[in-house]
Amino acid sequence: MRRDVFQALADPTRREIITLIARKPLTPNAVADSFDVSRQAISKHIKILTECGLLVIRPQGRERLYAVQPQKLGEVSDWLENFRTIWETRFDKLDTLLQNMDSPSNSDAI
Amino acid sequence: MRRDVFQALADPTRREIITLIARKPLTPNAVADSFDVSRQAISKHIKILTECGLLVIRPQGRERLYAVQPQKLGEVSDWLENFRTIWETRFDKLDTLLQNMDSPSNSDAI
DNA sequence: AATTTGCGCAACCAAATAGTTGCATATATA
DNA sequence: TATATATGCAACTATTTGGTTGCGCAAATT
Repeated sequence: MRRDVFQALADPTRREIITLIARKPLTPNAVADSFDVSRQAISKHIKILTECGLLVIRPQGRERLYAVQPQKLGEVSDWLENFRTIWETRFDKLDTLLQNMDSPSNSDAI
Repeated sequence: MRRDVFQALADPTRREIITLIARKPLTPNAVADSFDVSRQAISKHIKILTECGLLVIRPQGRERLYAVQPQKLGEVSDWLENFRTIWETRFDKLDTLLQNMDSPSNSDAI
């Protein structure tokens, strides 16, 4: 069972859950109220998000409050960071490359 | 068939392909050389990456050169940006929240 | 012209995913 | 104590995914 942040964020419902909980910690029932699927379906999503560390749980009486662990999103951010240079400072070069790619001398110029 | 950037990045092989191609545009065969799976499996991944705009293609004779479209990663970056404030400036508050979550007055303080 | 090479497409398969319903358990409340 | 509520777990299902093999076609090479 793959359980990493990227895979967890692949599902749009889970991304919405994160957005929702980021505003304020919520119980599974409270989260489920915002969606059309069953409470159990939401619970499954919450479980996945918790397993990969994007949510943390704090039992409170019979309720369970879930909160986002925003630092965990840093893993994605870090990965993206590797490409930031390319897309911010070299994408003009890439354009050039794409336009001239038929001249082999440019093919490995990036 | 869901075809968005988040879903495309969910697969670790696809993330590796992006890293690889980011260095320098490559043909499917060249990419496949770096992996243990079949050329067709890689071609499928490349297709998915292309369909969601993370790769662009430039036919060159009988070869097909694929290059990353790094701007497309901006979509992920933009989404993350919504949480950056939380995880950079408020994660100390979150810690406090998590530690004191049993006192209801703090539950919605984030 | 015949052959080789690069690559996409189709069909198929096992495993994972996202959903469902039903049940068990723990905490609150009457 | 009995009941209601919150939530997790298990079993089941349809769909999607990631992989395979085989085929066909277009471009290069002989």
